[in-house]
Amino acid sequence: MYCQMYTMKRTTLKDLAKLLNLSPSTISRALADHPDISENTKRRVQDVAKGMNYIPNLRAKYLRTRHSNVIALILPEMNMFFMPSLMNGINKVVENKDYSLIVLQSDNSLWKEKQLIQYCLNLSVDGILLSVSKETKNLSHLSPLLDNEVPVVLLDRLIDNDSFSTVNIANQEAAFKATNYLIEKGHQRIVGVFADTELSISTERILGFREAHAGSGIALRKNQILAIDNIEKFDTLFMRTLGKVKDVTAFFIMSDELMVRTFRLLRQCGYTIPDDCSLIAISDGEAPGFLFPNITHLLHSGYDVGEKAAHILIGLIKDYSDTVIDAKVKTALIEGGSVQEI
Amino acid sequence: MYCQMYTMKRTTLKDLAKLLNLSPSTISRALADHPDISENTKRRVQDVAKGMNYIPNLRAKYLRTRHSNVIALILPEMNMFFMPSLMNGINKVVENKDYSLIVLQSDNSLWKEKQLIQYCLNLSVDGILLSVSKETKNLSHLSPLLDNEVPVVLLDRLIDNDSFSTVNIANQEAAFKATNYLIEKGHQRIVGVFADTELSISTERILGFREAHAGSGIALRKNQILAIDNIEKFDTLFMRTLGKVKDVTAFFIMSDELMVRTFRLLRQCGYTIPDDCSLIAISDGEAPGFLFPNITHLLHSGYDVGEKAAHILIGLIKDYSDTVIDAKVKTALIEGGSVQEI
DNA sequence: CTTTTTCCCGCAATCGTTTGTGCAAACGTT
DNA sequence: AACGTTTGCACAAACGATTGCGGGAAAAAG
Repeated sequence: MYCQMYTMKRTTLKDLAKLLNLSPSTISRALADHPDISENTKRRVQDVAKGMNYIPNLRAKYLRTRHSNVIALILPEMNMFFMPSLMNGINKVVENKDYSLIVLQSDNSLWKEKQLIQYCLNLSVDGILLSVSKETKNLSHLSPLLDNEVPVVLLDRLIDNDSFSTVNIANQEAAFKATNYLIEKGHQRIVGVFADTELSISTERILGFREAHAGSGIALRKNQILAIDNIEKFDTLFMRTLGKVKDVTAFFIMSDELMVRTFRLLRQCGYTIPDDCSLIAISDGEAPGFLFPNITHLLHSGYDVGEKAAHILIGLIKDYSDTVIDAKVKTALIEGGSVQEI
Repeated sequence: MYCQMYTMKRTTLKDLAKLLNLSPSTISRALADHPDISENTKRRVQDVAKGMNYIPNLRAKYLRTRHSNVIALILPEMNMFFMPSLMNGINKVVENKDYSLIVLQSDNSLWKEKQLIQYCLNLSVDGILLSVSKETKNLSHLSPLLDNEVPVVLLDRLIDNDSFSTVNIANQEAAFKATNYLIEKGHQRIVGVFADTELSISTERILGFREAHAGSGIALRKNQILAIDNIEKFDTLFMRTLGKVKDVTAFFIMSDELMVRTFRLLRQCGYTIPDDCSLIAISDGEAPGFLFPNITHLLHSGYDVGEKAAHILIGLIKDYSDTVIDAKVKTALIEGGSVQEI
């Protein structure tokens, strides 16, 4: 409990001060290029600092200046299709603003999400990027963050609210456009493949799917909406739907993860795409290129989401204000070869 | 430059001390359950702490105790196939040891890798997990870490050395086993698809590929080894090889990224797998399941690599010693339907 | 009742920085 | 020569915790 780890002593400001017969404050200012210090001593100090291999201790600095320059990213899970590009986007802005990013996983547990938020407070991170867990139904557990004025931006998996800024895509619109695209190509019987309806991204996309049908006056039968609450059950659930719905000519798929699985299963059943049935998806853009034919999709750039969210967050950090921003990143239709006109 | 951000004042130990008419030291000990403090005051202190919503400042604590409880992960890039599972593995051990992970990207630039290492020193991270950049040919830039006694574990993309611990798979052996598997199934003309030969993982796997051929007395023609130095050129390079090498019956593919591309291109060219040609890969295990037929592969668990590396690193941190450990994680052959006996 | 021990707690230094203020010397101005 | 102004640096107090040491009072021992 009270163990003391061995750590080497590095050279500090004080060491340099002693060596140069100057005060620590002078050293500090010299290194920071403060106008109060003569060019002459600045040079001397900088030379000695280099010679002694001086390493400024950022943590001490940040303690003094009362910020940490770290922002936390809390993720419900490590999805291979979305998270890498999301992190790329975040990292790009974070690094050139001299922040660093710590990555935390809630494993889709609300309890753990709370723990992590507490942990962030302890670490005094300057801001939090949060994609909520599947279990998270409201944002009451974020009130400590509000109290302590640590800025939060919700992204991707989020809950609508008016206290926190958010970044995501226009889910409903994307689903609407995708579905409409199929309808315009003459498809009348479309199966929509969705993730767990606990997720708002699922329900919103379902809404868009429905809306497109309603708008075109096409009736939607019960089994045309397939919600996969657990990815393990994908094959079973998908096959059951396939058995129940007749005359399916196309699939709308709400995510990459579901897309690759759908594609695989259809191929396994002997379907040829797009001859036997058409496919359209909402995708981060990588996976559609791995398949043949390339999957037509609405590009949902994780990179852009991350970039945007990080930007907003850092803005909130720099000048703390109560303005909440709700940003939507555009989706673009990328045509592949997976949709056939009929 | 000398701006001062606004940050709210949180309740500190001193505040509690004042409130309770006790000294800060007593508060500190009470909260830490120190035996010197009576049960009575401990309760009082803890109650007030809770009531005042006291948030201990870990950074101040770590400044005093001279460690940071953060470890850095430096990655050359954010590969969607490997990094998520790697990070999962790392996170699992890191979080239950109460460390946090900051993720840094070198973008395959040696210069940036150096910068990041310097940055890690400034942040005084307790340890570093490093997967080196493509440009990194030796480990001389790590000597500051040696000097400052910050433990490092190299993983996945690494350079053999005797100063730093390493974790990766038995690359050569994995390639050997995979190739041998094909040979045993009767394949005589196999094309090996590799990444940039700047990477040691590529050259090692090429070695295994060669070894298997040599061991079976099968001559290897020039174009049977395809090295893709830039993923953008995949299609071009692959097609060229396909044109030059005749009688190819199987492909050995060294990574997921190349696997999906190979699969796609073969399908595009009208090949049916495994009827027209067989495929075997080294893979993290996710992607093979997305394809039909499932790709037979040597499972290279990024999760295990991450877990192992994190374990070793934290071991090194806890009791700093000069022991270097070189761990290899096992690969296992997972049979899919992509290899046909001929 | 005195001495020793035990039990609790406070004092003050410390971690490595930053920064407001003070102050001497050098300079420039009538 | 007397008086402001700069210039260039030092002092010391923070930031929010931990921890070795010391000491007073109560309890135990003699």
